[in-house]
Amino acid sequence: MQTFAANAPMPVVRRLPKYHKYLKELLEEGVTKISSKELSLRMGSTASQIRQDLNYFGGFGQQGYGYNVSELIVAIEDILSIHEVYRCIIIGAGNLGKAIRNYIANLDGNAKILAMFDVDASKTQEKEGQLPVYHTSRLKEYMRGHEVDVAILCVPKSSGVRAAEEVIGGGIRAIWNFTTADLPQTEGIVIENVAINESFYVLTYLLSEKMQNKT
Amino acid sequence: MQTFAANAPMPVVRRLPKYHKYLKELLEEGVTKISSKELSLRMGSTASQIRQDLNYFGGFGQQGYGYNVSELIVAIEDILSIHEVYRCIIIGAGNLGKAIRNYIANLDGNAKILAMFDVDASKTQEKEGQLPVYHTSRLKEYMRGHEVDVAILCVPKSSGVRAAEEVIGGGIRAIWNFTTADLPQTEGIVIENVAINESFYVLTYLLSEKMQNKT
DNA sequence: TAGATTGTTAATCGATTAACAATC
DNA sequence: TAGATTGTTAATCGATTAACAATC
Repeated sequence: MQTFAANAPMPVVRRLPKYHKYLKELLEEGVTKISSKELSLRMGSTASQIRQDLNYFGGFGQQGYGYNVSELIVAIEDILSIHEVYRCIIIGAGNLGKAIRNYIANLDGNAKILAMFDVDASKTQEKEGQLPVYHTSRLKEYMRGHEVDVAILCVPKSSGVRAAEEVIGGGIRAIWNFTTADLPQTEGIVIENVAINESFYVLTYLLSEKMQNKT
Repeated sequence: MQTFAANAPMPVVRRLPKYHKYLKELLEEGVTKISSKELSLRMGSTASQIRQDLNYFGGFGQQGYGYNVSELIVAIEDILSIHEVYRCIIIGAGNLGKAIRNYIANLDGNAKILAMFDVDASKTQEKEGQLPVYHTSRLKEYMRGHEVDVAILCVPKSSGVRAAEEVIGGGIRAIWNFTTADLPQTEGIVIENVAINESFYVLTYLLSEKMQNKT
């Protein structure tokens, strides 16, 4: 049964949300069991990889039968700790910060936004939706008074590292980094980067490569 | 000299934007030359990997000297085709669409947003910034009249696949997919996914793993 | 029981790192 | 020239795929 694999390879971990999504779709379609073979056909992966991946975390299937869809969903949700609620603050109340706030609010997710912070004093006047926007100078004080799990960085590149240092100083456990800044790895702090601009460069690379091949 | 490597491995391609960023920083600091060793120390990678990666595209360095920073920047920009301007349309003018529009507008990037589209007729009244917002029913017509390179998908998951089919039908060359929908691979169409929600699940996984290890 | 499909080990493949000859 | 550092080949490492015995 489920033994927590402390060190599953990252490529495996990054595939788990995708398994979760496909299984949820299957559940909606009323499918109650699925074999690694069938799932691999849907997902465009290999049956072997699915079995291998899942077995880093435990034996969730049954020989001769396959995987029970709803049980496997619960198992993956446990592994990813999707059920827990994470208290988040957003640093940077500009376009990106607002966007992420709205985007997260519309997800059925487990990220709860407590407050936003910005260096622009004028922004602190507005209430962004229901959320208070505080001046960044009040960040330390806020973090002393509230338990915060995740800081969502949405500041310009130039203030990225400083913002990270501030929330780390305040005792944050994880940083979800939407800035283009490269944050220094810090012992005990989880950093997850969403490099949107890099993603676009990869797209343009692939586009130009495709052109090249046509010639 | 630069020979275009039609099939550099994707892990290598995905590292190129990071090289580009670090080199730009070096340039700003007035550094004119750098060795793979020095660069690897800055980036937290290995000198060997840097040399190996760059050599998929050509020999940009000089033995006994290292790499000329500005020349290497130009070379990488050529590879990623950063100089070309890509004409984009955004499908979905909700929170996410607006966010991406604002975010891209603030980048010094090579993505030019031509228009936005939405199924919500009320949205087509507003002018989002300087951009026109059209009803999605006019997408086909629009694409016949304008050359569009990239469609940026910002619609809800449920309409993701349909939106993709529409822009592909309209002759799009690439899709930058911000939806949670899994778009089917289509011959000749470049698809680049930004799976924000998956990124958060990885973060929560790492967070819970960290907790576990403390026990 | 027989058939199916897992869990798991072994083989292969690809990516990273190390080493070194080429050369500026 | 001597020292430094690349370009490139060889060795290692890790991830994916294949195979099959275990078992439902």
